[in-house]
Amino acid sequence: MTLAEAKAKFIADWGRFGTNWGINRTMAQIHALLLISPDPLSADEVMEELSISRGNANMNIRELIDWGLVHKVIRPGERKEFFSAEKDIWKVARQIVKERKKRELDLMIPVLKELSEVEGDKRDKAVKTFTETINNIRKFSDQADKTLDTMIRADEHWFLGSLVKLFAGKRD
Amino acid sequence: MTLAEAKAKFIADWGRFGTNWGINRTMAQIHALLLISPDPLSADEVMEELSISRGNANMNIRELIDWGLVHKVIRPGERKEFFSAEKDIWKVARQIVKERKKRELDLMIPVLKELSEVEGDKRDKAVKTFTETINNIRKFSDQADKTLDTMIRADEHWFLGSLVKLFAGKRD
DNA sequence: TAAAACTTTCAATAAATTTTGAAAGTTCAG
DNA sequence: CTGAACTTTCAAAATTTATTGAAAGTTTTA
Repeated sequence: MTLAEAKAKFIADWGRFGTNWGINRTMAQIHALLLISPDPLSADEVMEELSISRGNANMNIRELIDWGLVHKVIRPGERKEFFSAEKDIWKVARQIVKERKKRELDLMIPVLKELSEVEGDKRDKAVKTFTETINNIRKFSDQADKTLDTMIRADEHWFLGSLVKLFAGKRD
Repeated sequence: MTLAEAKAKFIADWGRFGTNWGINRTMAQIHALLLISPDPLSADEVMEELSISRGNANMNIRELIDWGLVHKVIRPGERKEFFSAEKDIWKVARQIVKERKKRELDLMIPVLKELSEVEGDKRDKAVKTFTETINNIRKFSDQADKTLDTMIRADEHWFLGSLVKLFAGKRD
């Protein structure tokens, strides 16, 4: 496989993969392109490489910046903005966990608290099942909240080292 | 908040939440409904409660069964099929991790291997960046593969116990 | 200040996904 | 068997989401 073929395949596959993760295809493709690009690219280069419009490129690059996966690079003496992706995959993963937690779990936790305070007779089977289910989900979410916070703070070495050893040890 | 209000809110919120996870709104709503339902429900009851068509109910219930989150309940002497959701949230989470791993990571790993074998001169900066990025993603994926396998096998007690203690200890 | 170089916005359009519902398929009691 | 009770399928329609591109906005240079 030549580099050109491999690049095209990686961009296509990363794009398809991204759609499973609440990230749209184009956003994931731009991310893929920047990940394998040795130098920062301009919006025009991204448009050209992926055959997408200016507006589309602009919006999705902005969203990648919001997610903390891409940053602007200003070159002295150039008007144009360039963009570059974080190449350290552990940092990328941690950043994604962090953002998704913020956008999903952190919003869900207060809702679950509210739902757990439903009024009604506990002897009513429907009430009982409802509150039990919500409380189980709450316990799970609170645990996930703590675990993810710690994971977000963890450095790569620790994550690769201790956690894996722990899992490996427990497997037997 | 009355039970009826709380049920409606939970179903709506769980549905919205699900769309972030590659699960469609209706599938997540049916799951929510069955989670809080004390008894198994028939397809007609699901249709009625969520105001959806027979075809829609049938397809999404089938998909929930594929995901291992819902199972059929046959009642002696009744033609109709009933459906019931796994209520243990830890089992639900493990099942989701297992299925997503199968549908995503397990498909990606061989693709990455293929991409890492790109031909070209390693002194070429474009080739170098490409192979380095792919190899970093491979390392990450291989690690995730092992970690997730162990997590899938882990029982709730262990997960709640040791892992959390470990994370808590490392936080300082 | 003017205008060139560039970025952002957003209404219209296109594409992708989901839903419907009627027809076809299946199962089972009589 | 036969038909009633139920489930499944799938093409067409509705809905949701993504994309375009031209106009508006911004910044810089001269």
